[in-house]
Amino acid sequence: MLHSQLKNTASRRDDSRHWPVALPRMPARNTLLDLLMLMGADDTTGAAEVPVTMRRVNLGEALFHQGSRADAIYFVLAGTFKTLHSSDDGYEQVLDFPGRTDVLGLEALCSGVHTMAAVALEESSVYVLAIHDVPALSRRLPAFDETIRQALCRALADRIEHVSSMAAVAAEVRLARFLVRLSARMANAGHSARRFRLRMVRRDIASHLGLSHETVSRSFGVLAKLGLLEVELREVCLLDGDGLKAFARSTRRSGEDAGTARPHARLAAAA
Amino acid sequence: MLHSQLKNTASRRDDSRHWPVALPRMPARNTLLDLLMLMGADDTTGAAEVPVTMRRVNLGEALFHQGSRADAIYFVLAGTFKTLHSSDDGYEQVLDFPGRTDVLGLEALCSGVHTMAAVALEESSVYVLAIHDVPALSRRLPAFDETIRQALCRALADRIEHVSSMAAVAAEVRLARFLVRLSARMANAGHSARRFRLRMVRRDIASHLGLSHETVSRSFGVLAKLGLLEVELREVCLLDGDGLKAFARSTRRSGEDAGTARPHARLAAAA
DNA sequence: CGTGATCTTGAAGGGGGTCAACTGGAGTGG
DNA sequence: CCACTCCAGTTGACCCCCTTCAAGATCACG
Repeated sequence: MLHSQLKNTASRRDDSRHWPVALPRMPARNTLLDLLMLMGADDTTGAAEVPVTMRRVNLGEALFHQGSRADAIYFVLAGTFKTLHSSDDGYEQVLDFPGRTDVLGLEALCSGVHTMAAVALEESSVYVLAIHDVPALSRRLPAFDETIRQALCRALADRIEHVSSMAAVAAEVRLARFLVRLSARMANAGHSARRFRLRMVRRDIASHLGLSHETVSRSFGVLAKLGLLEVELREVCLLDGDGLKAFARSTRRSGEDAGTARPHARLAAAA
Repeated sequence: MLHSQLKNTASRRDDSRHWPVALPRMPARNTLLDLLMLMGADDTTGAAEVPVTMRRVNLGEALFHQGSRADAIYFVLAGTFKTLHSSDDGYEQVLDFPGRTDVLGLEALCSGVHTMAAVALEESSVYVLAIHDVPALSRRLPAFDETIRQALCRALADRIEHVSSMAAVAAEVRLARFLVRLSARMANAGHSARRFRLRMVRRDIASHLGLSHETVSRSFGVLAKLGLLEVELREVCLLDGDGLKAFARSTRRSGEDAGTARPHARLAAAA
C-alpha cells in the first residue's frame, strides 16, 4: 500500500541535476571567490584575484590515498565521497561520507601525510587548494582563515557526534541517527530531505556504524516495519521524519526515560 | 611473584612532582611566549609582550560545561582532564583524557558554544586564551596560527583513531590500545611510560571505549593474566610494552593475520 | 543472457551487557 | 577508635543482541 512512493521515480537514475546551486554555471576559470562563496564566507574582498583549480573525480576514483604525501586540501563542490582509514591489520573503517561544502584532507594540514583515503561514490568535483598556500592566504584573507578554522571545527564536531553514536547505542538507533544526519546533509546540498538515493553500499554503512552489513540490512527492515521509512536497495524515503528523529534519540542503556521512544518497546509493539 | 613491583611505590600518593617540566617555576606573570614554548613552537618573536592568564583547576572541578558560552580556549600546562559529551537522553560519552600540551575548547572555536564539558581529574593548571583574541593573534604571529592549526589537526586525528578503535575491535584490544596511547602520553608529559597512576575511574574508561565498566575490569584481568601488565586499582605497570603494542594491533575480524598476536589464540594459550 | 557483485533472510553461537553479590578503601560522625 | 556509609572495583551467572556462516534473490554490467 505504501509502495508506490518509491517505485515511480526511483532507480531511473536522475543524476542529472545536482550541480552548481548558487554558482554561475561552470566558469572557465575559478577563483578563491567561488570557493569562499561555496563555503558561505561573508567578506570576500581580494579573493577574486587568487586562482583556484577545480578537479573532477569519477565514481570509484580516489581523490587521495592513505599514506600519500598531502599537498592540497579539497572543497567538495558537488558529489559524494567516502573517507576511510585502514589499520595495518587490513581492517577498513569508513569515517564519513562527505558531500557539498565539506572539506577533505584537513587531517593532513599539519602532518603533511594523509591518514585516510577519500574515494568518490559518484561523479564529483572539488576545488583544489595547495597546502603550501594556506598560511599565506590565511594571513591575507581573514575570511579564508575563518573558513578553514570553521571547517576544522565542524570536522571535529562531526567526529565527536560519530563517537557518541557508536558507543552504547543499538543497531537500529545507529542507523536512524545516520539517516537523520544524511537527510540534513542532502537538504543542505539542495536535494530532498525526504527521498534520496544512497550513494554507498551496505558494507560501507556498516563499517561507518561499527556493525556487520547483515545487521544494517536487518535494521533497515526494522525501521521500515515501524513505518518510519521505505527502502528499496539504494532508494530511501523517510515517511516520518519526526518519528525517525525521536527514535534516533533513544539509547540502549536508557532504562526508564519516561514516555517517548524507547526503542525496544516500540519494536515489540510493531511485531 | 611479580607483585612486588607495584606494592612498594604504589598508593602512597606521590602527587608531589609532576609539575612544570621545561618551565621556570611558576612565574608571576605569564605571556604568550610561555604558551608557545609549552606547545613547542619554533618562532616566538613578539610573543613575550602578550600577557596570558593562568588558571588552576581542582580535582572534580569543571573547566567549562557543555552548553555554556565559549569565550576561551585552554592549553593544559599540567594535570589531567576528562572531556565528555552528554546526549539529551542523559548518556555521558567520555571523549578523551587530555593532559599536558593538549588544547581544550577547540570544538567551540567556531560555534561559540561548548559541545562538551571538561572536568579535572587531578589538581591541574591551564593557560587561558580569549577566543576573541585568536584571529588577531593568528594574523600577527604566524607561529601561533600554526600552533592552533596543529592542535586542531591533532584533535581531529585523535578522534579518527578513537573511532577506528571502537568499531570491530574486541574489548581487551580496545583496552590495550588505550593503555598504549596513555603510556605515550605519560612519557610525553615527563612521567614514566612503564608505571603510572590512572587518574580516571573504570567507568570513565568504559565510556571512553564503548564498554561496560565490568568488562573493563575483566579486560584488565585478561591482560594481566597474559603477563602484559600488572594492575592494582589505579596503579598500572606495563611489564611488556612491545607485547602490549603487538596485542593492540589485532582485530576481531582478523581471520588470518599470519603469525603474531591473534588475540583469542593468545587468550586460549593463557588459559 | 550469464557472471559477479549487492542485498536480504535464516539459523546458530558467542561476546559482552546486565544484574547481583562481595571486597576493600575513604570519609564521616559517634 | 570503631561502626557506619558510600563508592570503586572485582567476580560470577544469565541471557540477549549482534556477528558469523550459509543460501537465495535481485541487480549491474559486459
